[in-house]
Amino acid sequence: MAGQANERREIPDATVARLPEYLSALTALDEQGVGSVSSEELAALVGVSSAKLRKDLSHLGSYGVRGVGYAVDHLSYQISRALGLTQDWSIAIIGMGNLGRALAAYNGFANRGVEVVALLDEDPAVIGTIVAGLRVEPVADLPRIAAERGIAIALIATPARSAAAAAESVVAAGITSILNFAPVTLDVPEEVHIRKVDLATEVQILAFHHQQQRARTVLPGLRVAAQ
Amino acid sequence: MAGQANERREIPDATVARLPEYLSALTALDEQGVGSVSSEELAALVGVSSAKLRKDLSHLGSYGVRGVGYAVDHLSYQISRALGLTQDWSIAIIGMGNLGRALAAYNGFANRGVEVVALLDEDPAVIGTIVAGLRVEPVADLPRIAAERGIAIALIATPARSAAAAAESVVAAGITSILNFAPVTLDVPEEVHIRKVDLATEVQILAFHHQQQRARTVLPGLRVAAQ
DNA sequence: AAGTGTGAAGTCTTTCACAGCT
DNA sequence: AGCTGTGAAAGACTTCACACTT
Repeated sequence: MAGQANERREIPDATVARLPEYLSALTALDEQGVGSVSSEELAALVGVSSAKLRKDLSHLGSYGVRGVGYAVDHLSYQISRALGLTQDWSIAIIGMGNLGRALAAYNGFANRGVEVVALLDEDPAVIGTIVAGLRVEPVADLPRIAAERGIAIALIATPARSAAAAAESVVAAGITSILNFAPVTLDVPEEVHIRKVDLATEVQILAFHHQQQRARTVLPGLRVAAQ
Repeated sequence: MAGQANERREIPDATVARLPEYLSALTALDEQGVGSVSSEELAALVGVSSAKLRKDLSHLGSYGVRGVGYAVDHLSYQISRALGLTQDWSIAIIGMGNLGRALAAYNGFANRGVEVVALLDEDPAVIGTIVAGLRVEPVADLPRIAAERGIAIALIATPARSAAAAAESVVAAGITSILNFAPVTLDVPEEVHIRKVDLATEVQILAFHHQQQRARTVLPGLRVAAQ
């Protein structure tokens, strides 16, 4: 009579980072009317090994059926619940340049537990314009807006030079989760959670692997001269 | 008399993923006229521990001076070289929607070893228009364009439904590195290197941590009722 | 005196391989 | 008969702490 299952285990970070991928694949399966999947099938859709998938899911509880697989709808629900997506999260986007506007218009968010409820900029020429159906508001109003609309997460999409100030406003407004698109490291209090997405970084990582592969296939076992 | 240093060690993936951050911080220091940094200082700028930084750099070789630190310009050069950025990389962006246009206009690439040399779309209404100074070309021409301009990396910024087809074109054009912004898993031959950037995934990871933190501070030691 | 470079220890993550359930 | 859930082994990454160099 223990009520809910192994809920109290800590979920490893590496697992948390993959749960959204599983959820997205499950949603697609559900839309195709698929009712049940094996770990093997789901893992293939996401591009991980089935052992890893099963280990990941085991941290949420025991929601599969041995000999059969997982019920798509039930597993979706359990992952959503683990991620905290049974409620919607309100987010704000700061910086209405090209990237900010693209993020505002991005509709990969809808149906994924996330709603954009505020767009902010500090440029008077941009404030008051309508982007993706929302009126752009001044960054200075963030404390009031964050409180009124229950904003949990801020996306910083400003140019690099304004990002630190934007982060300061966000923190001052009491928001403790930031997704940073500006190519700078933000210095925030340690209770604030930051994730960073940097295009140049991603491309450089690809460039590294590209170069390695080239070195391996074009010059197998050859020493390259010093530069 | 061993010629170049510990060049032949494999660089761990985790290290490679951080090298661009170090490089970016070093570039900023260089612009400020700083000539030398300690591991402690550089690590603080990037937000990692100094031990991790030193271990990372040790995989490239021994480019510091004991008791002193690292010469900013020399270390920048060595990291650039390790990443393969002593040459510029040409990239193509596929999909000229909001996100694709934002990426095309993004100038965090310039000065970071990366140049956008082609913009592609399949919509006749978009082909031929000018975006960020480049003419949008048909995806069908990718094989020719890739060969002519030496494209090494493709960014896929199409809607989810067109991403698989875009990936197929990219692979058919002989490009072996992809940065995927569409919220789907791409199925490609194993010699093709893929990295994925998914906004909804990033936000969901933040939401998870947000929720955890809330649970810890608001209800310490309390059991939450089953839903 | 200061700060790098690195073995060794500790932690986290993945993979293996199979017992156990349906 | 088939597929999950999981201990145990292997591997990757991080942190420690100090010998070594300037």
